[in-house]
Amino acid sequence: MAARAGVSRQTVSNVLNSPEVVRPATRNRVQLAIDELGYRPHASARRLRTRQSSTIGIRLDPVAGGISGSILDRYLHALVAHADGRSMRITLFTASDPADEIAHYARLRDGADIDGVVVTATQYDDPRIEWLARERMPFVAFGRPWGAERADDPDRLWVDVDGRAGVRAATEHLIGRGLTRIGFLGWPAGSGTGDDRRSGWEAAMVTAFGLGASALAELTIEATEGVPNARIAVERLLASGAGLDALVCASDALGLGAMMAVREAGHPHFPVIGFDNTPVAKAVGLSSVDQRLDVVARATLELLMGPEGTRVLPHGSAAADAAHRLITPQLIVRRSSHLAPVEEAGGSKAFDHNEREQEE
Amino acid sequence: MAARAGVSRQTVSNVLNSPEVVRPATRNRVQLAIDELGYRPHASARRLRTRQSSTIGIRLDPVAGGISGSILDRYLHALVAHADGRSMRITLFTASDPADEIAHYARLRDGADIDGVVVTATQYDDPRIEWLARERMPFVAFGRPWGAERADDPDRLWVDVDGRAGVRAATEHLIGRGLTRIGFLGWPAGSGTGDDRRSGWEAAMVTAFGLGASALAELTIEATEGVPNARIAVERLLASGAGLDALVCASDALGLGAMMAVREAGHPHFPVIGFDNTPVAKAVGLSSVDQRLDVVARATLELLMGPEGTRVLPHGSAAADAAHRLITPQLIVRRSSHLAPVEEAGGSKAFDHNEREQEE
DNA sequence: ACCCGTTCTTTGATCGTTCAAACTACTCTC
DNA sequence: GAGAGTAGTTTGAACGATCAAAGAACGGGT
Repeated sequence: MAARAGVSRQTVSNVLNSPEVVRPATRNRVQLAIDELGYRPHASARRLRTRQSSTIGIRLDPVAGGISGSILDRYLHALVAHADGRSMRITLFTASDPADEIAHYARLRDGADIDGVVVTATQYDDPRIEWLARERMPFVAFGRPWGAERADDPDRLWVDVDGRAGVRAATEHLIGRGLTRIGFLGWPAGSGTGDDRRSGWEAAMVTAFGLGASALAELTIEATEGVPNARIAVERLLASGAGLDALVCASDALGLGAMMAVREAGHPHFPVIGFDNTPVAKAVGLSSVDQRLDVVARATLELLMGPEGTRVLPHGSAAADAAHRLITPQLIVRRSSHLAPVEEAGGSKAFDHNEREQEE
Repeated sequence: MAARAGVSRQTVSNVLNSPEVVRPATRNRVQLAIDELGYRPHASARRLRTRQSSTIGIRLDPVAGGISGSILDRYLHALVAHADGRSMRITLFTASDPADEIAHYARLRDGADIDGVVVTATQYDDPRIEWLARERMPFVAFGRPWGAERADDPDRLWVDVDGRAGVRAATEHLIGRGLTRIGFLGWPAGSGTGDDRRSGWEAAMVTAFGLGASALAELTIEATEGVPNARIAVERLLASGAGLDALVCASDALGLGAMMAVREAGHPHFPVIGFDNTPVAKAVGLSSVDQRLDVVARATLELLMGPEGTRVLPHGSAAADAAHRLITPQLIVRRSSHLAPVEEAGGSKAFDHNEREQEE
C-alpha cells in the first residue's frame, strides 16, 4: 500500500477518485509518492467494491463476407479509443446466432464482467434488443430499429448513420456536374438500410427533375450484395442499351462491381459512387459516402454514459430527446466520379487528398 | 450465496473449480442449486483473489489503410473464439506508436487488467518485444522476428505464417497447369515478409526450370503495397511487351491491381494469384493464399497458455521446441487462376466452393 | 471399543479497493 | 471560552471469491 506518503489508504483512494476533497498540500505529497512508487490501483479490487466492471461488451462479427466487413472494424477502433478516454474498456465475444449472443449477454452480466453492451447489425424486431430491454440491461444499438416499431422509445437507445442524406448528397454531386440520367444500384427492396439509402437518391432526383414513379423505377437496378452480383447486373444493363449517365450505389461492393463492369465495357469516365468508404474504395479510387464512424462511436458512448460521464447509466435513464442520434455522413469524392469529361462543379464537397498515402 | 443447497461457500467454489474433490452426490445437489438460482461467480472477486485477470490484451490497429486490414480482424475473431473456450477474455486498446503501446502494456499490467499480450505487426528489433522480454511479461508475437536476431530464443514466443511455402504452392499450381513464364509481383526488397514470400516463388521456379539469377530478376516486378501502384506497374510491364504467362503476387492488393491491369489490357484469362485471401479476393474471384488465421489463433493460445491450460503461463516457461509455430497456409483456387484455356491440372488443391454464399 | 487414516466439508483469513461513519483540528459565533 | 459548524483525514466493514488449515464422517484393523 502506498500509504508510504504518510497517509491512510482512503486518502490515496480520494486523491485518485475525488481529488477535490483532499487538501492540495496532501494531494501533492500523495501524488508524488504514487508517481515514485509507480502505484496503480488493482482494477479487480476496485471493480469488486464498486460493483462496476467499467467494461462494455461487443460482439465481434464473423467477418461478414463482403468487403464492407471493415466497417465494424473501424467502428470498433473508434469505440475503443473513445472508451479509453472515459476509463472504460471494451471486451469482445463471438456468437453464432442471436440466441447465442443473448446467452453471452446474460453470462457476462451475471459474472459482472460488463456494465452494458453495444449491439450491431440490428434487424427487424431484433430479439437481442427485446431481451436487453426486458432485462433492463444498459445498451446502445448501432442501427435504427427499422419498421413501424418504437424507433423513438427512449428506453431503446440507438445511433445510426443517415444513409438517405448521404446518398442524396452523392446524387446531388452528380447532378451538380450536369448529369441527368443517374441510376441507383441497390439491394432488393425490403431492407431498412437499403430502402433508406434509395430514398435519398429518389429525393434528389425528384427535386431536380420532377421524375415520376415509372421514371424512377426505370433508373433503378437491383442486385444482392456482392461484387460479382453487381457486376453481372450492370453488364446486363449495359448490354440492354439503357442510356445512363452515372450510377449511385448502395454499397462499395455494388459500386466496385459496377465500376468493373462499366470500365470493362469501355467507359473509363462513367461516374460511379459507392457507400461506406471502405479501404477498397479508397484503393481503387471509388467515390463513396463515409459513415464517419468516429462520430458514431462518440455518440454511442454519449448515449450509454451521458455527455461526459465516466460510468454506464442505468437502463431507462435517458431523456426522450437524448436517446437517439442520427449522424450525417460525408461524401468523399475520388476519381470514379470526377475523371469525367463533364465540368467540375466546384462545390464544397470534401476531397480525399490522402489518396495514396499510408498504404501500409 | 448459493449455499442454499445446504453446503458452504467453499464447496460451491469447489464444484465450479475442482469438481473432482466433491462427492458426486453433493456435487449434483450443488449443481442443481446453481442452475436453479442462476448463480454465476463474480468475475472481479475471483480475479482479485486469484490474482489473475484471465484477460489477454491486444492492440487494435488503426485500420492499416490497405485492403489487407481485415487480416487482424479475422485473426482477432478466431482469437476471441478460442479464448472463450479457455475461459479467457480479450480486451482491446489502441496506441499511436510503439512507445504509446508499451505505456499501455505497463498500465494494463500494473492495474492487473491483463495477464499477457499478443503483439501484432512486428518489426525489426521491435521495441515492444524488447520491453516485454525485459519486463518478463507473458506475450506471443504474431510475426517472426526478422533479421539475424534471436528467432529461436525460447523467451520470445511467436507464431507466423509460412509465406514461403504458400507462395511456393501457388507457383507450383501454375506450373502444374503448364505455365512457364510465371512472374512475381512483390514489394521492394528489404521487408522480411516480402522477401520470404518471394523466396517461395524463386524456389519453385528454380526447382522446375533451373532458372538463374538474371532470369529470375527479369521475371520480378516491384511495387509498393496498394492497388493503384500494382496496376500502374503491371500496365507498364504489359506495354513493354515482356512475355509473361502468369503472375504470383505478394498480397491481394497487388493481385487486385495486377488483375485490373491485365483484364483492361484485354487478357481475360491471364492467371493471377494473390496472398492473404481477403474478402475482396473472394469477391472478385482472385485466387489467393489463405493464412489460416484460425490455426494461427489456436497456436497463439497454445504458446501463451500451454496445449490445454486455462491460464497464462509465466514468462520464460516455454520449452525451446514449444516456443514458436510456423503455420503452413493454404492455396485457394478461384477463377482468376483457372479460367484459363490451359488444362486443369487436377491436383489436390483446395477449392473454394462457397464463393457466393453468405455475402451479407 | 478405540484409534487411525481417508475422504469430504467447513471455517477463518485474505486479496485491494471503496463506503460510511467516526474522529481531529480548526474557525466562527455569541 | 464553550458550543456549533466545517474541512480534512482516519478507521472499521464490506464487496465475493479462493487459499490453507482445521473439523467431521466414515470404514477398517486390532
